[in-house]
Amino acid sequence: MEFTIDIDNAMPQFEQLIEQIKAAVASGVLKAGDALPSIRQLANDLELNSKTVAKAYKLLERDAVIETKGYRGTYVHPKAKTNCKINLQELALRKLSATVAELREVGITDPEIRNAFAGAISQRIFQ
Amino acid sequence: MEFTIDIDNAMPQFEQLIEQIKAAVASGVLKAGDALPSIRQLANDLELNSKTVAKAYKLLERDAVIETKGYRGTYVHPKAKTNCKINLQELALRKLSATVAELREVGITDPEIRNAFAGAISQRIFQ
DNA sequence: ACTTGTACCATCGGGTCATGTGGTACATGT
DNA sequence: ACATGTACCACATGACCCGATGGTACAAGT
Repeated sequence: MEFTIDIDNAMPQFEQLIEQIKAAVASGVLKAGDALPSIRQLANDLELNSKTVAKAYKLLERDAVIETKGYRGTYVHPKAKTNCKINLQELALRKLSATVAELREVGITDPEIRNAFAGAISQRIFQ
Repeated sequence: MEFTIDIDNAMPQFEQLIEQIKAAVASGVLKAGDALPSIRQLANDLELNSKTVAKAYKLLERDAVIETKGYRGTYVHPKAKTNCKINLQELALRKLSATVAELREVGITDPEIRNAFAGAISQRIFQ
């Protein structure tokens, strides 16, 4: 596994890492069950802060591309090959674009939409 | 008509004005067809910038609470009494809250939702 | 001439947020 | 002891946007 982070790239570092790991899974370089380097190890190799790598790992686990087994390390998820192509970001973009278009249709201005969005996302879940 | 703007109020000035005019319509102080002061006049009386008053008027017209007749001045909309109770902001909040809740349900993080929203609202309409 | 609403241009201050950095600490295991 | 992932705390930086201000200009009508 050879990952490279470009400091001058506009894309955030944790995102560059996510993309490269997903690409490695998609191309078959990483296969289901393969072990990944530990957070601190990878952070050291790439000269990144460990929090940055941890962030990438956490998002990759949410996408079911990798599996963290606590003290036993991190491994490629069994269904990684299919899951690495699912793009939740794009789903969010589609859903939100639809809602925004709907609101603009009624004549609501962009600042008002932004204001309402700020209110919507600041609402916390309590059950 | 006696409007007052509180500089120390957290609510934006143009919003304070909107609320007061809507309240005046709701309580019957302002009735359909009544003439409103001109933008520059009202700005002078309340010691506001004319752009601020213009902003309030523009939004009130979109909500069909007032009617601008160009050089002939601005008047209370015929159906103002019913329209002044419609709250587009609340509609936007409901719709967006629903979408946000839906996305959070899938595990999408708030920063990702914000990012997607920024992309959604930056898409312009072209037809 | 004067007023009406409206449309551009621009600037400034303040607020919120994402990213990345850093430190400390924990339970779970080897 | 040592490593694992994870959870807090905090700070600095830059970006983006809102609100409000100011100026200029226009067409339409009195």
